[in-house]
Amino acid sequence: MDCVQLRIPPLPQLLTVGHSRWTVGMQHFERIFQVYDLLMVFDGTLHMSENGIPYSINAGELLLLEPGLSHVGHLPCTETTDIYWVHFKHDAPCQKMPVKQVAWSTRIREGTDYDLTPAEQFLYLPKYGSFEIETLKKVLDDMLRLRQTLTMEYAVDMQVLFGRLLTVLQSGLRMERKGSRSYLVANKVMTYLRAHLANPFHAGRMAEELHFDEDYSARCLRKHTGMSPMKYHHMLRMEEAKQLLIYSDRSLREIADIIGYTDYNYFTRIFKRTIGVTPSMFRQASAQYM
DNA sequence: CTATGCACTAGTACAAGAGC
DNA sequence: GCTCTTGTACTAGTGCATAG
Repeated sequence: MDCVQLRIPPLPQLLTVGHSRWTVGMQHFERIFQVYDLLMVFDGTLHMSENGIPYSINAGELLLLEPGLSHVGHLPCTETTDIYWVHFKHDAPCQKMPVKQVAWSTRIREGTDYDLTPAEQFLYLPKYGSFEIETLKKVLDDMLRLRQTLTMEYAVDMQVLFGRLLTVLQSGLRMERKGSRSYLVANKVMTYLRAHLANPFHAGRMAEELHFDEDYSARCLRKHTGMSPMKYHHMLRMEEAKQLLIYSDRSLREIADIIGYTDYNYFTRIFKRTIGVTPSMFRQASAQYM
């Protein structure tokens, strides 16, 4: 896997973050962009070319488009495609290199009272490849939420979140270096569970569709998330439920139904066990901060 | 890495009741 | 009457040990 090396400080500057669902037939227009455009796909497949090199970005994969190059969607989407993007600016020139050449253990010289400029440091971001869905999604959603009500008071918070995003992406590169097969299997399980959020969880069916033994895939997921597939499935549903409780006025019964619980009594029980408070208490508490 | 067997835990459905 | 919580019993899924 290749990565992009950026000289820091200063850190890249965030321009904007966004999220959209592309429908079948949509295709990116041609352009030469003067800033970095990080595309992350959570569902479906996005087809993008950079200077004539075609990339098919599947669910759980990202592509970092570099400034000054020609970008175009060389094929239309063939299924509904869930995309997040982040535009950022970085004035220092970048260098592309294989991840295995990154000297992760190189010590950075400590600063002294006599230094007027910081020691040479670098940030590494993946060019194209898979990412850790859960962690990245959480940071991106936090950024989007904050963007909706961004004031000077929270400007620094947004920069901190962007820094967190860069950290997660770089951590992913170190994971990639390990070439962990179990990580790839776990990622497939996470993608599957997210895509089947509203459906009842059935380990056998999942194993059949992913072509892995159900016990093996569960082990891989547990290794990287600490959760069994069913727990992970509940966790995803609870995250969705939290959003609906905060940002909608739907009843618990409706919310339970939307996220796939036929028995809303059961939903409230799971919610309390996972989050620590009942759904109604959570909604009341959230309302105080809105 | 993958498969199997078994004990146990967690998921699920139904019912009842509390609070507004 | 509606919304939400809690009790209970049955079932399916999970964790763990073991082996190929």
